[in-house]
Amino acid sequence: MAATLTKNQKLVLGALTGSDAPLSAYAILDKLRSEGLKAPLQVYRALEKLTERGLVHKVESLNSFIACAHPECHSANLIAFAICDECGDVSEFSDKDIEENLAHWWKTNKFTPSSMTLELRGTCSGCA
Amino acid sequence: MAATLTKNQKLVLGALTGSDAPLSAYAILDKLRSEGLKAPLQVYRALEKLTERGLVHKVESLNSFIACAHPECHSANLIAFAICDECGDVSEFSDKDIEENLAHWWKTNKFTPSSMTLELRGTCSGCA
DNA sequence: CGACAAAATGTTATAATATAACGTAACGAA
DNA sequence: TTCGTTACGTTATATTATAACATTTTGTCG
Repeated sequence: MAATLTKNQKLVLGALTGSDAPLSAYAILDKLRSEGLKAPLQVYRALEKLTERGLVHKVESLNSFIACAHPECHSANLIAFAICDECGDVSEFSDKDIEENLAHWWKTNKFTPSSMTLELRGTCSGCA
Repeated sequence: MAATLTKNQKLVLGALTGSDAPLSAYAILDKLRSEGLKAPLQVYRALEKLTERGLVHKVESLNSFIACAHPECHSANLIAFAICDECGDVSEFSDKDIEENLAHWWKTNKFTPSSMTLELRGTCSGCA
């Protein structure tokens, strides 16, 4: 049940953890060719499992992937990203108020969310 | 200045307006082959301009595009989508409280957003 | 009007992202 | 052990998006 990670999953997670910026699946593959990975599917399959477990998030607006910044704490329902288009930095955050606002919306609209994505594109403080 | 739409822009916007579900760029292209469009770039270029003007939104998690549901009212900073994975229905909404909470976040974190994306994937009331 | 700058277009080629389909191997539970 | 499930490997292909370059249209301003 604790479900230890498989070899490919460990490799992919390691590649993401070792990167400060999000990586595309193909960038991950390139990093892992030396470890024996050869095909995109090996990466995509690992990403799928890692994402299910909340260890990795997909950054939709970049078509790339990032290790969860808070793997110990899976309490947040909504993971948000602020993406700096200048330096490429991505900071992950969550906000209880926004979660509540959103919960209010989907309750009144009888929508049952399975996943939620919130992404800000812009300029970070360091690049302003 | 009023910047009337060009022929291709009108065609692409028309294709999106005439669809209840979001369309991929290639789906738009297929709809418009009879109008003389032949290449993806013709569609992507029109989409770019339409998106800049807020007449069209990209649904990042679907890699597809949808006509703005409130073209008359561009007051909302944050356009949100609730996407039903069963029936494909996409409803656009905006929420002042979420906008305010988000504004609070990026002000305190000195982040300057140029665009924001909020997407819920799940099951709509009709499909529950 | 005429000339130039800017924007939009047309076209071909190619890059980048993602999945289908098939067979094999590893693993856990009955 | 046997069977069902999950992961793996591999090849091929589908889908999404842009590069590069030539041409045409459009708007502005002298």
